[in-house]
Amino acid sequence: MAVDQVILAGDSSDEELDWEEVHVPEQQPTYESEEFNTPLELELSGPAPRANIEITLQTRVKKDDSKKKANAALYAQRVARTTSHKIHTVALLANARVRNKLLNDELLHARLLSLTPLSLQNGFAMIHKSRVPDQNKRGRLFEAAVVRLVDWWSGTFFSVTPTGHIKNRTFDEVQEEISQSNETYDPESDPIGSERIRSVNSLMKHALMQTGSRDTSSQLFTALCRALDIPARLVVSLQSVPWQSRVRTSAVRKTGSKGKGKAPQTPVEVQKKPAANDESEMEEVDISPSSPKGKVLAHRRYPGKGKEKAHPVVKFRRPKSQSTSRGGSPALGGRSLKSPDPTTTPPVFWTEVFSRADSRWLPVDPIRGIVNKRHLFDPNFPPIGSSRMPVQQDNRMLYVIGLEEDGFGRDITARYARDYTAKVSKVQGVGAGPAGKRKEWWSRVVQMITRPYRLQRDDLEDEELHNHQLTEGMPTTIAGFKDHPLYALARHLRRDQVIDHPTELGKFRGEPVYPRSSVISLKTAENWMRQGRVIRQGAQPMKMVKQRAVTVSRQREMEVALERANADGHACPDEDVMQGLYARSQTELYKPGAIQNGKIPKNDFGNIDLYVPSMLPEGAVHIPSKGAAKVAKRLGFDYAEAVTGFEFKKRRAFPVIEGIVVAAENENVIVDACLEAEQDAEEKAREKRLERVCKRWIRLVQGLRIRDRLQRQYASNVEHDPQQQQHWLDTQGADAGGNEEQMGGYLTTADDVVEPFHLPRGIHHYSSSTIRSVADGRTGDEKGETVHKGAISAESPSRNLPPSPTEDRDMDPVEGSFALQPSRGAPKSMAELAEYHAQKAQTTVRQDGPPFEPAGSESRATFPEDKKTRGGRNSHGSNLSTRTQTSQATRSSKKRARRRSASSSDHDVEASPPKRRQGASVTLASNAPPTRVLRQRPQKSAARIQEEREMEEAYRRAVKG
DNA sequence: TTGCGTTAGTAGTCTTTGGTTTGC
DNA sequence: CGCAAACCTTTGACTACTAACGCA
Repeated sequence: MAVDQVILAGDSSDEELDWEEVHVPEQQPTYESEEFNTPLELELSGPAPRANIEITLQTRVKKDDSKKKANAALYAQRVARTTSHKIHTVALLANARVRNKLLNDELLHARLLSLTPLSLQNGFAMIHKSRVPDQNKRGRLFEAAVVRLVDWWSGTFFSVTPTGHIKNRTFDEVQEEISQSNETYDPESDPIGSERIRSVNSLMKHALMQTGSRDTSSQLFTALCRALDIPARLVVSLQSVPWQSRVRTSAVRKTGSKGKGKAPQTPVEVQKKPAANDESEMEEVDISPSSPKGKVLAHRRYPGKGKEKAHPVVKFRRPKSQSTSRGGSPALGGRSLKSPDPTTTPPVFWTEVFSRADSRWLPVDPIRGIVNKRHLFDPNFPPIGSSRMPVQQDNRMLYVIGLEEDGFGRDITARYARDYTAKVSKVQGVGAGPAGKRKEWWSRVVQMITRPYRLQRDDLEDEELHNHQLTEGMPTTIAGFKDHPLYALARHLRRDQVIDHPTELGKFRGEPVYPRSSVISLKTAENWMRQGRVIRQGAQPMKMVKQRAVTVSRQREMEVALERANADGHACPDEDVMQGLYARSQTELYKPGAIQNGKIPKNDFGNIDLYVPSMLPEGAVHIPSKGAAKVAKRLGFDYAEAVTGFEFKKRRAFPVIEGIVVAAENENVIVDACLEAEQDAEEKAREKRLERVCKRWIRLVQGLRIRDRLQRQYASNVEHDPQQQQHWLDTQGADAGGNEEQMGGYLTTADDVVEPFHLPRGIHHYSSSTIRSVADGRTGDEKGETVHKGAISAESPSRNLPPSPTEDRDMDPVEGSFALQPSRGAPKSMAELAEYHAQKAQTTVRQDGPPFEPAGSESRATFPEDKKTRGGRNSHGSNLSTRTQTSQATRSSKKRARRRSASSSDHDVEASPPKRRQGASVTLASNAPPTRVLRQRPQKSAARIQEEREMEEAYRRAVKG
C-alpha cells in the first residue's frame, strides 16, 4: 500500500493533457472529490491522514476529438465542393467556347441560310445607312427584323425537344449519380441525358432536321445570325454545381432509393426513342411525325409572346405507383416532377445580337421567341401576372457569359440577373475572405476569355451594365442591403463606421435606409496620427468604442486606467475603457513645429514619428541611411531616429526605424560623413578580407610544404624520385583515370601524417581547381576528404566558417588560378550545347564506374544535371573521383547524401539553371561539390603548365621569406 | 415548400515603442 | 565597452463567412 506515487489514470488517447507519474510529498492533503468541479475523482485507498491515494481521472467525453474530426470532414467537404464548382464552371465555359467556335463554320452558315426564307434575309439587307438615314429608325427596323426572324425560328422552323439541355444539379445529386454510375460505368451512356454534339456535323444534322434541345436551338440560331452578318454572341448561363452544401431543393431529401437517375436521352441520335424512357412522372409521348417537315407542321406558334406555345410533346401523367415501382430515383424524380417545360422557361443558352444602329446588344431567346427583354432570362424573375417566384431548380443564374465570334467573351451577368448587386454579385464573391477569393478566381476565369484590347462597344456595354445596377432598385431582403453600393442600413455598420448626415431614403421593414455615401469611416486619434493627421481643436468624437488592447503594453495601460477610474469612484468595476473615433473631416494635417538651432523635436521614445513625408518638421531633412545615426552622433549633431512604421509580432509592436532626421543645415556634412564612413567601412572590410585570404594561402602552402617534407622523409616506398613526382603531378590533370592502386598506396601513407592540416574551410570551393593547378595528383585522398569536410561543415554550426566565401572570390588570390579556367556559363547556343554534350560523352567514356557528368566545379554549377544520375552517384560518393578511397568516402556519404538531397530539392526543375542560394547553400551551389578528375577544361598547354609551376614556386618563396 | 433571418462556430484581420541577460 | 541577439509568455476584439435551424 505504501505506494509513493499517485497514479493518474487517464485515457491515454486524451490529447489535451499529458499525464505523467508524479511523486507526491508525504503530507499529501486529502481532498474530497466534491472539491473538484473538474471530472476528477479521488479514490481514497488508504487510512485517512497519510493516505496514499490513487487519483482516477476520467477523461472528459471525447467531444473535442470527434468534433475536430467532424470539422475536418466538413472542411474537406467544403473544399471538395468549391473545387468541383470551379472545375465544373470552367469546364462548362470551355464547352460553350467550343460550341461557339463550331458556330462559325461556313458550311453550317450556308446550310442555315439555305433553310431561311429569303424575305427574312432581305429584311436585314434592307437596313442600311444609304437607304435609311435615320439612325433610330434603323435601330427599330433592325429590331423588327430580328423579331420576325425569331418568330419564324421559334414558331416554324425549329422544334425543341423537352430534354437534352443542360440543367443545374446540386452537389448531392451529382454525387449520388456518380456513385451509382461508378458501378456500371459506360462512357457512352450519358446519365445526365444531355444531347450530344460531337462536332459541327452534329449541329448541321440538327439544323437539317430542325429539331434538337433548346440549347442546340439557341446555338444554331446564333450561327444563323452570324451567317446573316449580324454580330451575334452565344450567351451562356453556366450551370455549374453549387458549392454550397445545402441548396434548398426538394432533391436533397435522401430516401435511400437506388434509382438510376434519368435515363440517357438523346432524342436525335437515338432517333426514335421509346416514349416512356423518361423516369419522370410525366410520360412523354412523341406525337410528332418522324419527318422533320411533318414536325414543323405540327408545331404552330400561338400568339402571345410564345409563352403558351404549342408543344411538340404531349404529356400524360403517369400513375405515381408505377413511377416508384420502376425504381426511379425519388431525388431526381421529385425534381423532374416539376421539371419545367424547356420551351417556356428561361434558357441556359441564348443569343445576343448587336444592333449596329443603337450600338447595343439585344438579348434574343430563340426558343421562346423573345427579343430585347433582358429580365425574362432570370429564372428568379416572376413571370408576368404572377407575384409568386417561379421555382427553378435546374436553372441558376450566377455566371452569364457572352461569347463573340472571335472567341472572346464578356461577363454580362449584370444585364440579366435580377437583383444583381443585392444577390448575385455577392454570390460571385465580394471583399476579402473566402468569398473574396471566389471573386478573384472568377475574375481570373473571365480574364482568360477577355479580349486583350477593348472595343468601343465594350465601353458602352460596361456603362450600360453599370446603369442597370444603379437603377436596379432597393434590395428586397435585409441581406441585400449589406455592402450594397447605394443603400445602407444602420445594422450593417461596422465598428468604425457611422452615418454622417442622415438623409433617410425610406424604410425597409421599419429600418431606415440611408444612402451608402452617408456612411463614413472613423479612426482613433492615434490612427489618424499614423496618417499624419491630428484631431482639430475641440472636435468631439463621433463615436465611442471599447478600446482594444492588442499589445501587452496597451493592455497594461488599460488596466491602469481602469484602476484609476475605479479608485476615483466614477466607474463601475466592469466598465470598459472607451475610446473616441473621429472622422477625417475632423482632422487636419499634422504640422510639426519648425526646427530651431538645429534641435530636432523628439517624442517620448526619443525618436521622431515620420509615418508620412508630411510629418517632417520644417527645416529638417530625412537621411534614410542606416549608419547615419552613428555619424550624427559622432559629429555631435542633434538628430532623431525616424520611425516610419511598425512591425507587429508576439503581441508587441516594433518600430521600424529608417535613418534619421536632422536639421537641414547639417545635411550635407552628415551625408558626406556618411559616405565617407561607408567607404571607410568598405576599405576596412576589403583589408580584412585580404588579410584573411593571405592567411589561408599561408596555411595552404605551409601545409603543402610539410606534406612535401614528410613525403620525402617517410615515403620511402615510392618508386618515383621527386623529379618524377613533379612530372606526374603536372600530367595528372590531363590523365584522369588510371594508376589508382598505385597512387592510393602512395598517398595513404602521407595523408595519415598530414591529416591535422585541414585546409581552411572556405577555400574549398576554389580548391578543386586551385589544388589541381598547384598540387594536382599529389593529394588524391586528402583532397577528396578535406573538401568534403569543408562542404559538410558548411551545414554544421559548430565549425567556424569564414564569412561568405563567395564574397572572397573576387579578392582572393586564389581567384587568379581559378580564373585560369574561364568559368563557363550555361550553353548560349546550339553549338555550345553540342560541345557540352560531346564533352560529356567523352568524359563518360573515359570513366570507369557509373556515368559521370563531365563537369569540373564550374560547369557543375552552371549545367543542371540529371537528378537521377546524381542520386545514383550519391550513395557511392563516387562523385569525388574514381580514385576516392571507399573507406573515406563512405564515412561522409550519409551526410553528403542528406545534403545533396536537400540541395537538389531546392531546385527541382532540371531545365532551370541553378540559382544562387543563401549562406551555406551558396557554397554548394555556386562552387559545386568537388570533382577533381573530371573537368572539362581545355587541355593545358605546356606554357600554361610552366606558368602554373612558376606561380607555385613564387608562392613558396613568398611563404618562405 | 421555400426563402429569409438568426445564431453558433470558425478563420482571418487588426493591432502599432520591453527589459534583461548573454555573447561577441 | 558597445552592440546585437535571445529569452520571456500565450492573449484579445472584431468582422466575415458558413452551416444549421426556425419561422412564416
